[in-house]
Amino acid sequence: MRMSNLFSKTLREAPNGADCKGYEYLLRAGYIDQLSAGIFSLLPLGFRSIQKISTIVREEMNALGAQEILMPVVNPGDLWKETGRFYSIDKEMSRFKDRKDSDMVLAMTHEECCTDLGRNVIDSYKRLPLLVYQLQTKWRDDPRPRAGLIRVREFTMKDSYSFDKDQAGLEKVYKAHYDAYFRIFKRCGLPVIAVGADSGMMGGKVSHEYMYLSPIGEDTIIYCPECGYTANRQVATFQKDYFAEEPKAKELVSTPDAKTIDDLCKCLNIPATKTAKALFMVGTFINAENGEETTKLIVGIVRGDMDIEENKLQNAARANSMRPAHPEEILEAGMVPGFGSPIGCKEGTIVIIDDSVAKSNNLVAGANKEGYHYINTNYGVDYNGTVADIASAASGYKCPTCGKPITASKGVEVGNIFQLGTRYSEAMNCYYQDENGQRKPVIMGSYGIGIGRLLACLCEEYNDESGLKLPISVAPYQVNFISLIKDAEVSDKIYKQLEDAGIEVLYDDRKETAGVKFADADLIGVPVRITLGNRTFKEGKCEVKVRGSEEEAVLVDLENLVPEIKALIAKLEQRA
RNA sequence: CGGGCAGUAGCGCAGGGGCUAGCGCAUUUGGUUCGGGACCAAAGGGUCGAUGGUUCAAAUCCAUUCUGCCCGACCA
Repeated sequence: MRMSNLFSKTLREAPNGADCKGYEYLLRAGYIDQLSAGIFSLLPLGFRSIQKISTIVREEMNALGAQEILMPVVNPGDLWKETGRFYSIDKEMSRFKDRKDSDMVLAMTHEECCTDLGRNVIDSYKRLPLLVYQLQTKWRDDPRPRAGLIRVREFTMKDSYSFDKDQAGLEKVYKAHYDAYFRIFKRCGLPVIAVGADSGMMGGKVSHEYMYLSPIGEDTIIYCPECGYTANRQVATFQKDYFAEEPKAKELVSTPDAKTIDDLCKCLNIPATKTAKALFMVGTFINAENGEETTKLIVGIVRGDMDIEENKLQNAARANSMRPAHPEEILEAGMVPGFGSPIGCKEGTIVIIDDSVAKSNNLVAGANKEGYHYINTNYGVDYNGTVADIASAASGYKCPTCGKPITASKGVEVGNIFQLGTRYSEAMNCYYQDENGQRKPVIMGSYGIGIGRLLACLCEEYNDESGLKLPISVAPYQVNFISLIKDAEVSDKIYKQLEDAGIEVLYDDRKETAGVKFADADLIGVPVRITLGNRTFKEGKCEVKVRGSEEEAVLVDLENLVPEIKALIAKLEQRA
């Protein structure tokens, strides 16, 4: 590709709003262009990188025996009504009516569509297992896109769907994906860890997320350096200490102005472990049959030395969504913010008690009376509710498997795998007949990788003060050939030789000064840079340098250029 | 959906009731340079986000609205 003809240009300054390095360079180097919030065009350079990543993904998926298909972005609403997700998913899914006034949706994932395909094809156990995948556009109307390609509304996802006759089959294909994903990220050059995760709106039980650890990430990952336990904080567990003792009768005490646990501990001169704190949320519950919404107040209780993990609370309460409660709503349910507890709360309130509270005794809790708390409150005696783990894991807590201290760090989710089980096949009547003629729901799994997000993470991982330095496996070109000599015929000829040898060359044939060409080369970050300058050209040589490498440029005889470059490319490819 | 900031040339910004709306970079032309974002000279490029209002006069003041960004809520 001649740079004089490249459909993009480099920017000297970062466009306003480029908040992280990778994003800034993607814009400045001309890989991508923003059209609207969370909506981007891929320019030739960005598109080439995306194609490289896509090829790697396809190769690994094909190696699993997965068959590539393509499902539509526009789905009939009726399909999504079958699983209830037409109602249970909020504004994140965009809907419209077609000319016949039928509900239509923009698919934000393809379980429904793929299950429909499955039920058309699968009749007998003899047809199973099956595995299909696609690389397709997804639209998710995220309320807050940010950080360039990290969190967008329109994006390309590799999603695969497995159909099995039994759990053993699902586990096999799940494990195959688990390993294949590591190979994909490895080949792209992205360091990731797999963590146990919440299955969220997907349903199902087992799921893992692939996390790129980075401060720009929005997820918090808990891990144990000792035994390797990892989990998203949304589901991470830890060992809790309990303080069981002989229950005593509760007693009202005056605690003026003690609205926080800190205040309360100072006021009564007790440790936080002797207190129970409440979090008030309003949950929305959607009837999957007809889409009817009801709201209920949810009270989460955790011991004062911990925090509540809202995701765990929402799951325990079986709410579709949740928001903080307004003070009036809390008062309405018979509780007092700042001095709140489920003691004497109104019927119909959902009370979720963390096991740290249920298994400890004589805790101080709010009296639901301004300025007062009870001492010696006990679960089962003074109040009731559902006991669950709703505490948030934090740095320094004890690992659930080995007991050593865990740590927390930020990460970006670049892939996830779900064991869906029969959530979709049952709802959508995707059944098969087994060897005994029994009708059984197909066991499914779904597996996703965000392709654009993967590129964004790579750009975050591979950059320096002058620009990008992507691994050769995903860089848009292998070689950036910079000509500084007057004689265009000579450099054109070298360019042709390289191209003819099957090397992917970005040829800087522009009438620009050396400085501009070098700066742009650094910014775009093509791995191998060949410079043909007057000084070395007189000696029949050119200069070869690897982007981002500490090593000095080496001089290569022009006659040997093609084999030398091929060898260098092979070496760089090997390194990955 | 709450809180904050911003929309003026391709990009980054200045101007803040009054005359022809500026600057840097980018672009075009001519010349000089020619291995790390060159120099000189000339030139082109604007519905000042949109709508409505106040005024003799609006990029500037007021109202409404749209869009983008940041923080939160939310989210694979």
